[in-house]
Amino acid sequence: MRNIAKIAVSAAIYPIDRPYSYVVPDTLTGKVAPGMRVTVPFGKGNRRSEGIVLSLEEESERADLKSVEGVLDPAPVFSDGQLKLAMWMRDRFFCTFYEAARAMLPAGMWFRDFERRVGDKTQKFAALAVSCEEAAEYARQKRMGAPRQSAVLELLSQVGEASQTDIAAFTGATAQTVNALERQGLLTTEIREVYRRPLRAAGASAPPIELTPEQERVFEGLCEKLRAGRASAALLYGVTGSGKTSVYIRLVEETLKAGRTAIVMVPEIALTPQLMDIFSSHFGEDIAVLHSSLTVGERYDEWKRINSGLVKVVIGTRSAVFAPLRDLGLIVIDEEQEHTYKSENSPRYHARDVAKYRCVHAGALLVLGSATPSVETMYAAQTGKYSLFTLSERFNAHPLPEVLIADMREELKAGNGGAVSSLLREELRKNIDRGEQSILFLNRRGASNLVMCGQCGYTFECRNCSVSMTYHSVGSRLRCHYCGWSQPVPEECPECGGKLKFVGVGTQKLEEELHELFPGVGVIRMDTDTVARAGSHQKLLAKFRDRRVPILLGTQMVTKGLDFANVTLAAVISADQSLYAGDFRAHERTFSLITQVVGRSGRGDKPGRAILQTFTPENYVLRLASKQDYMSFYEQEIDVRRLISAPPIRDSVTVTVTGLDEASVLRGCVALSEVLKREFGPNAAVLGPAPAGVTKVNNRYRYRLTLSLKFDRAARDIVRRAIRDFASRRETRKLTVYADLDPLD
DNA sequence: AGCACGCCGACT
DNA sequence: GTCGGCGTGCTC
Repeated sequence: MRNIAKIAVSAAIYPIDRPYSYVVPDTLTGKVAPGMRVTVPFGKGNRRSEGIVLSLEEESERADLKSVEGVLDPAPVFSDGQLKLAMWMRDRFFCTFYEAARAMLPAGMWFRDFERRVGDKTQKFAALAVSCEEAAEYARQKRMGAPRQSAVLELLSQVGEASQTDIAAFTGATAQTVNALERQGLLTTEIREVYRRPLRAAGASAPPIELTPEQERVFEGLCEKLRAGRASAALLYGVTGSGKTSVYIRLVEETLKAGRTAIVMVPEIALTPQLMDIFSSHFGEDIAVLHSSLTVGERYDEWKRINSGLVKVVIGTRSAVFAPLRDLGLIVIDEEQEHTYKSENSPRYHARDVAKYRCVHAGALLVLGSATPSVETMYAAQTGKYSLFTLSERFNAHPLPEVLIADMREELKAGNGGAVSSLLREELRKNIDRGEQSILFLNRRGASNLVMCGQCGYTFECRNCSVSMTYHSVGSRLRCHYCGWSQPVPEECPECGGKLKFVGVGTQKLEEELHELFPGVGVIRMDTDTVARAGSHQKLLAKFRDRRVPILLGTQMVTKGLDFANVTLAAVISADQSLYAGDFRAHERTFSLITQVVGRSGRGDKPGRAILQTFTPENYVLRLASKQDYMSFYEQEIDVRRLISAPPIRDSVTVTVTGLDEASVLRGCVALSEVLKREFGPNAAVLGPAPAGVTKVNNRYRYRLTLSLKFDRAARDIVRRAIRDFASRRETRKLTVYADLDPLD
């Protein structure tokens, strides 16, 4: 009699997460199997909680077991492999089993079953007007008094936005509930056109891919790994325009020929529509897409198509790494250095790690592609852990744009305090006169500011951590976000006595400056504000292309995938802002960013040029980026990592403590750091407490410790134990704590 | 987290 | 006398 079920319970928070045993009652015998979701009573009040059956067993040591209440699935929704993966994620990413499992299924699976109506041509969409965290908070508050509103908020906090139809289908809430939430200012609605299948039907099948000799050589090398049928990983390092996509497509074709399946991952699908088109024209109905701008229903449908075995190729963003494909033979991660592959809330996984795990267990090939690989990936390639394949020839043999550096110190000396240097002004003027177009990139990211000498370009570096210090207006101090060391902002530059400058211009201010410099010249601004107003960034881009508007200025969104033949000038308005962002990954992020911006220019027949504006032109990152010399950059950067024991030399784990009262958060953090220091001894460096990037969120203060260590089983257990003890001790129980392996910020 | 048990102050 | 405050401990 196998009538004991080991179950992962949703109500079990991290400190008490473990498999719980329940009796399977006679009425449910044969209806319960591992991988199914069930309901169980949990806790003193026996409140109903959802659970996932991990295994069935003969007996239990305990006599006082409760019983499984109900079964939610007619068949398992998790395979054996997926349950094991969730277990592995739980250990590695400090989340509960349930959180890990939940990340693997489309959001729609977690709401009540439904009959889907055929979608209307237009639909009402509701989107959150508050942050996901706030929405989740309101959902908790309303659980008793207004369960419908609570369910809607919970759904939206997971998916961001959903159509009225989907909301009704998944939560049972009607338009009145949505209207009520809108009146409370918690969400906004709009009427929009919808399409039912996320991918347009493929036209005539695409012509076969022709590879250049260099691409052919790389393809053959990767193919050999693929055919071996053993787990392996490779870095495909290819300069912008070297045709990595062609190699991916050929690899996927080979994988399908061998009767296996493939996942192709991209950082952000909305920004890479061309890639989607290419893949759908090659693989037609065999393909499914998974990404965040699908509706809940679409995502659920695509997931079902994959799970039923109809689909052989999945293309998508971070969560696509969980696609339930069988006989997996290949995972491609394009632009592998992008931060979107790391989840910022629990489970805090990196898609690259999960992909590695899946490839190892499926005997599949992992291909990481990039023009500017992350330092850890290149390190793995250099040390022989990954095999390295290089594409160094540009496909259409166009030379890379010439990169010019504008020294903003000189501008300041010459009396130009604006955001546009005289060099950029001249080049923009030339482009406007010739009818060619320009793209300007401005990184507005970061509430914290950068303080820098306007005369010599001096920046403040932490004396302990060799990262830039960031300015905090509270008390007017500079602070290190790793070790917490802080100092007041001096009156003048400690190097040359010059006047200090607070660097930071927004897109809006730059737009005004451009209008003043070039009256009557069209400028399109593309940031979250204007994209929201226009409905989509594709509309703004279409306007830029079709009407030949001279200047496009924007944030991150203008850096990726844009391919306009008439653009011959690209500029980074403030290269310093990301360069001195105050974390050890700032250099590689900046290098990659510059490479992408430079790559927007000169894609047609006319030669392109690019301009970097900076107060520190002698900085090695900028110098090497302007020469597009990635390998030299990598060599320098790995030395820095060695010096400060940062990844990939050592692993890094942050432990963050949050709470309503700043003093007790800080006190708790200090106590935790003492425990960790004692437990680790010489095996880890424990830095902090330091304020987290954004110190206060939702009235909660956040401080964090940064550990530099080797992340093995012992280290993991120490951290887990420390968190559990912390959560159960009475003086710290009002605080919350979580850990993050290799965080990206 | 969320619920019950438990031991001290102001009410029908 | 009891209702209920929130400190403490546990969750199959």
